Amino acid sequence: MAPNMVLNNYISVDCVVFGFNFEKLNVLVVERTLSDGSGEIEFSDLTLTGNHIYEDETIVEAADRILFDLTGLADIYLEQFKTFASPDRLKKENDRKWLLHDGRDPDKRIVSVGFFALLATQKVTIEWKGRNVKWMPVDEVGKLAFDHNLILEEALKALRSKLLHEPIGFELLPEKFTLSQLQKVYEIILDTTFDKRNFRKKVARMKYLIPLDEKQKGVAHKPARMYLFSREVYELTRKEILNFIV
Amino acid sequence: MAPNMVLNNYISVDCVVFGFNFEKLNVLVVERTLSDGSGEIEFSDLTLTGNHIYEDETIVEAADRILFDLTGLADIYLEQFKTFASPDRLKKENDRKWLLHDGRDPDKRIVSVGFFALLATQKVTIEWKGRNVKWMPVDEVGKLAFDHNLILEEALKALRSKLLHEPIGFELLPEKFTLSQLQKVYEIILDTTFDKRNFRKKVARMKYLIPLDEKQKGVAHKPARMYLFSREVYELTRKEILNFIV
DNA sequence: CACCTTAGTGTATTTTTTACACTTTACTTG
DNA sequence: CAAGTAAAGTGTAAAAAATACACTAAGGTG
Repeated sequence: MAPNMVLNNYISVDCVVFGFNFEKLNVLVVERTLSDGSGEIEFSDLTLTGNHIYEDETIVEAADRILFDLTGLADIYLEQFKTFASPDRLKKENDRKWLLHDGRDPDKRIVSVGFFALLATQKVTIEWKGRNVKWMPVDEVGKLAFDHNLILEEALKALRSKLLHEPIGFELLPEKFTLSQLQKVYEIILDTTFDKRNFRKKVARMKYLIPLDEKQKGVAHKPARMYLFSREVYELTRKEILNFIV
Repeated sequence: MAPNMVLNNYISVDCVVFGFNFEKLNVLVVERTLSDGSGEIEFSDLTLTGNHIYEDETIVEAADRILFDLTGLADIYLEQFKTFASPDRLKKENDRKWLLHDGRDPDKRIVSVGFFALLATQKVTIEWKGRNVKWMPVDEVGKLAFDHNLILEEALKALRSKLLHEPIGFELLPEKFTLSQLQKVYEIILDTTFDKRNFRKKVARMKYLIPLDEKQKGVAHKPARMYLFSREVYELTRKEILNFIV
């Protein structure tokens, strides 16, 4: 056995939970606070949400469990995007103080399998199970603990790439949504704008976006038509689009 | 600490090395043989090529090292595509007999970070370092050890998806290549055919495919013009193509 | 030098992309 | 209840890209 082989590793799953609120792309963060016993808060920081994989679980099961613990939701779009492990993942700056409290040995490596989840922010009841969880716009997230800024950055790259190549925008919206809402998803995440008429022409060709006989309610202007994504139609009509064949 | 938290894990990197020989897509496999001491071979099977991550390495460094050990090559296209870990990854069928010889505890989980590499088969001098390594056409690979058939399947999916959306086909060819060779890469991997004239019209638009004043040699027919991929031009002119904006 | 094999090329049609501005609808406010 | 306001919804012309399709050119081989 090689002398410098790594035998003891913590395997964890980190979930980058993206939520759209019709305005901005948000991410779920957990605030950790550490008291010194007198009731004073000694440290406080923000992390993405992760946990270890249990012995009898697959990676996907762990990711589903973590997402459920965090949001109370199942059947959420969830995708493995990248795995992270640097020898110094746990040795940075002021992270050590946490590790002692977590009972984790800071000299061991944590390998983290990154997932991203997509949902409409409104689906999550914050304070689920009393966890100190909150939505933050991704462009306002400051320093996160560990290497979680890196993980968030990579999750964003993966999300953008996926959004460009597969129809997943509606995963960030309620089940029924308007075309303007959908357009906004693309505009915000890809940091661009689209012409409304051209966007709608494109939608018209995507047969899996089904217009409903139902209108938006409670808005102070002409109410928009609601749409639905049909997975059945999508699976039937999907064909790979070869853009970059060279 | 949760009682069923997994603390001891082996983290390994598995490389699916794809090679194109102008005919078929191949994959590098390693033959393992186990003798009973009398010189007779007791077991023999095929695996993809993996190894553990050392303490002072990042994941990418480990992947580069594994690829170099296997092929003697550096600077090869290499991409992390998926991470695998099932509780029963090591407990299948007749795999246990191997584990005892490897000094690995079969009750521990191996988490495997999957990479795929792309190169022209001719670049690899087989029998590098005397390892029992060989190219096999991917459509002729039979049963592999562990869950390596699954890993190969997923690598193929990732390769196809990447090929559809980014210009990487030439990574499977020598530095200088002809357009017919490039077309063949796409046809074989995507299991389709393209019209030659339309394919070339598309190439003409991809400014990063540079025609050379150099012709194919040693062929019994009209020699083709050689082309080169220019990363510089690609980076300058690249723009995301929004296919699936909905 | 005839033949074999692959390289290389053009055009017409359809589809998709792009650029661009006004009318409609429902609610709100005075 | 009329006017205002805010976003919804719609068409067209021009350019670019995709598709379908068949012959000539070049070099090596026997």
